[in-house]
Order: sequence, then C-alpha cells, then structure tokens
Amino acid sequence: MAGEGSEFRGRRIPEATVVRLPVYQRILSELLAGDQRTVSSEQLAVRARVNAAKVRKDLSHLGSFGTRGTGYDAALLVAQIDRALGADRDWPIAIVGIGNLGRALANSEGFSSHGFRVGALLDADPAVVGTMVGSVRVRHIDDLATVAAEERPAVGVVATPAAVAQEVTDALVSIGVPSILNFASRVLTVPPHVVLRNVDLSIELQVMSFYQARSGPGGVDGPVSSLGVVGRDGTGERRRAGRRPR
Amino acid sequence: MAGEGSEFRGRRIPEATVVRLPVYQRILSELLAGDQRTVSSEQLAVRARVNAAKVRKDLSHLGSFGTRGTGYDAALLVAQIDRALGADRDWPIAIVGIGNLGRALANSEGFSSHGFRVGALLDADPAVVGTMVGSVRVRHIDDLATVAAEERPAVGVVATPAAVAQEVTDALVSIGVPSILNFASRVLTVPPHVVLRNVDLSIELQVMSFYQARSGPGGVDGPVSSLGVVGRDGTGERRRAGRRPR
DNA sequence: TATTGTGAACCTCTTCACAGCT
DNA sequence: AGCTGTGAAGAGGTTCACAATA
Repeated sequence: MAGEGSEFRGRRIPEATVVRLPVYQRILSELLAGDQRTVSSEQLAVRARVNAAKVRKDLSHLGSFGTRGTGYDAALLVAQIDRALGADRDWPIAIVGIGNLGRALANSEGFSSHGFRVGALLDADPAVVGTMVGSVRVRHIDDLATVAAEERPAVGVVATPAAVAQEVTDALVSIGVPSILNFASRVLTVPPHVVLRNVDLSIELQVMSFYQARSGPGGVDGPVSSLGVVGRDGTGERRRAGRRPR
Repeated sequence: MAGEGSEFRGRRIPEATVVRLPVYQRILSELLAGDQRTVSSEQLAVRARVNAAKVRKDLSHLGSFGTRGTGYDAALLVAQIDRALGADRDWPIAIVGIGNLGRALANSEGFSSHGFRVGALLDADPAVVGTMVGSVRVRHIDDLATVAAEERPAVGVVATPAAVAQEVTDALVSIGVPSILNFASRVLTVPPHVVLRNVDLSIELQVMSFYQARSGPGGVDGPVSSLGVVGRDGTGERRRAGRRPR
C-alpha cells in the first residue's frame, strides 16, 4: 500500500477537475481547428459553461502553462491535458454485450480516440458471435481468456443485461482487466485494486423528472445545468434557475 | 422568477441525494421481490456501497419514515422515493437520433418504467424513418411540431451526432420541451427555464485512463468507486487507495 | 437492544478577489 | 492593460458520534 506523498507528477488532481479536462480538451481542439493559437480562461469558460476561475484552477493542477496578459497556448494545453489523461498511451478496450448499446459504444468516436482502441467485442448470443462491428469480429464470451491473452485489454466495458453484469465483471477481473466501465443498472463488486466507474443511462432521466416534478406544481427548485459525464457519483456543474443575488 | 423559500414538499433535496435515490429504489425493489419487508440503513448501505449515515441522511430528506430499532418499511420507502422522483406521473419521452444509441435507449428498461414512456422517435435519415423500434414508428425530424402536438414530450433525448445536437436541441426547445437529456459530445446552450443534463459516454473512459495512467508507472492515486449515473456532472462516491488513518 | 435522525466536525469543491507577471 | 495563478472565504456534501426512541 503506497503511502501519502509520493506522486506521479505534480500535485494530486481533484476528481472534479479530471471530469472537466476532456471538455476543455474538446473545446481546445475545436479552437485549434479554427486556427486559434491562444485562449484565455474566460473564453474557455464561456464555451464550457463554467466559471473562469474554475478553468484557471483546473488548469493550474497541470502546471503553470499560461502566460499572464496573453492566455494559454492552445496546442500546449491540449498536449498537457492529453498527458494527464493518459491519452498519449494505447488503451485496448474489451466491450462485453454487443446489443444496441455495445454497438453504439464500439462505433463511437470517443472509444476510438484519445488513445482508446476497441480491441475486442464479446457476446454470448450465437447469432451475434462472428458478426463484424466496424472492423472487429465479435467473439464468444467463453473465449475471453484467449482474447485477453491476445489483446490485454486495459478497460472492460460491461454493456450486458443487469442480470449477468456481475458474472461478466468477475470474468473480466479474473483475466486481469484493471478497469471496469459498467453500463448495467446494478451495483457491482470488484476487488480493491480494480478501478470501477458506472454510467447509468436512466438515472439521469430520473433526476430530470425530479426537477421537472418540482418546477411544475407549486415547486420552486430550478433546473440543473450539467457538464460532463454521468459516471462516478457525479460531479458537475450546477446552476439553480432562480439564482441568488450577489 | 420564483423566490427562495417556498418549496414543494418538505425541504429542498440536495442534488447528490437525488442522484442516489434511484439506486436505493432499485435495491428496495429487489428486496421487496425477495419478500423482505423492512430494511436497515446498514443493509441498504452495504448493497449501494455507501456509508450508512449517508443513507439515513438521504432518506431523512424525504421525511421521517424509519422506525428506530427496526429500520425502514421497504414498500413505504419505495412509494416515497417514487413520489419524490415524480415516478408516479406520466413522462412521455421523445428520442431524436435513432442510431444504435437511440435504439438502445428506446429499448431500455429505464426508459419505460418509473413513469417514463417512449412517446416519439425521430430521425432525419429516410432509411430509418418509418421503421419500427419496439412498438413505436420512427418519424421524420421535420414532423417534430406535429409529433409534439400529439405527445407533448416532457423530456427530449438528444442522441444525434454532435454536429447537429444544438440544432436539434433548439427545435426541441422551440416546441416547448422542458427538459433535455444530451448524449452528444458537445456543450449545449438552452434558455434558463429548460432543464439540461448531459451524459457523455466517453468522458468516463477518459477519467478511467487518468486513474490507470497514474496507478501504473510510479503513481499512487487510487481507484475511484462510483455510484450512479454518468450524467450530470456526476455525484459520487470516492475512495482513495492509500487511505489515511483515522 | 437495535436502529434512526441529526448536530457538529470535517473535507472537498467553487468562487471571489487580488497580487504578480508579461 | 490584460490575464494568470492562488490564498482565502464560502458552499455543499460526507462522516462521525450520540441522543432519542421503538
């Protein structure tokens, strides 16, 4: 068990910041595509719908890459964020459960960039096994050990029905997959050394109905603006409708 | 603009709590299905992988429904959570973008329970328009106004490519859809009265590579366990690997 | 005795405000 | 003059610890 203190590079980066880094990165890429070379925290803040001080504090966790009076060099910032997020490495992904969701993930831009690469697709349905999704052939889940030996997946994505999610997770863990991204509506158990994150597509919907239910019939609580992801336990950006005066 | 203070029922419920309510609810439903009538905060906590005090504080926001020495009546609790989340009402959903993701959402359990109902499916692709997904026929996005008049969607789900996400959102807002759930990797702009939440499927992946990158080469920062959703900005449950002594 | 409900302490994240640098 | 980087204050959320109570 590693002690406090020894860190990889620089300070510890708060989780709330980590969740926003991909958003900044996407915005920076767009600015670069439009030939903008430098960017101020204010410009980034407007595009990401956050406070400029938050942008500066977030970026300060990566180091001091800004220039006072000028702003940040967009290309440099992209490189730093990539490095912090590990996007400069190769991350083979194994997706288990090739239904509509698994297929959507396999085809999505986000799963084939930033160092990620769909290395393996697995399913238990004989009608699906053997078919191609993009350039990858779906293998049978029973071949997981073989597939793992070939691809050494860094992330296992669970996109199966909830009923088999734990079983699939156990299999992924047993072949040494160090990170699990769970899309099933079920709380999973993993050993302490495995990184687990959850994305529940319907929880967001229920959170929306909560706010909608309140804002309707005599309610007052406002909407919530959200930045980012769902996973984790959440992190985010909130804003009440009836905002308090300064 | 409503003032501070007047509330729907009871106190204001913290967002972090709202995100966990669906998880408690699912666990309670499972316990009820197994004929368990009462449940302690400790039991709920173990199953949801959270602290028992957090469960009690979360539930206390709904009122005092527990019995000291005994625990909570599971059925009563489900009813209370349903009411808080608005699951006792009807929430027609319009999904725009019937690719793999849209189809996955349309078929998912979470979009056809807790009061939700897939009321309309919309796409711009002539090859998709007219096809059936479940029991709903896909309509052309240009017919949005007509569809909206029939169904009055309470939630608009954006499952389109990022490039058209803002345009689609504007259309949904213009026909009076009060809540938008965005799955596109793009920061959206909506008027203040519209509730917006975001689910970015790839941000979680990037957060995972961040932790993986650190735990590997000389790093120290531990994994993050996550409860819940992805959307929003997250909420969550954190645990460091090298935990500090008490 | 078992377990809730909650004040208080603690911790994390956000925002302000401004010194300091270019 | 403009903008970053950050200390300090503030807000929100979590956890502890225990009095209240069935």
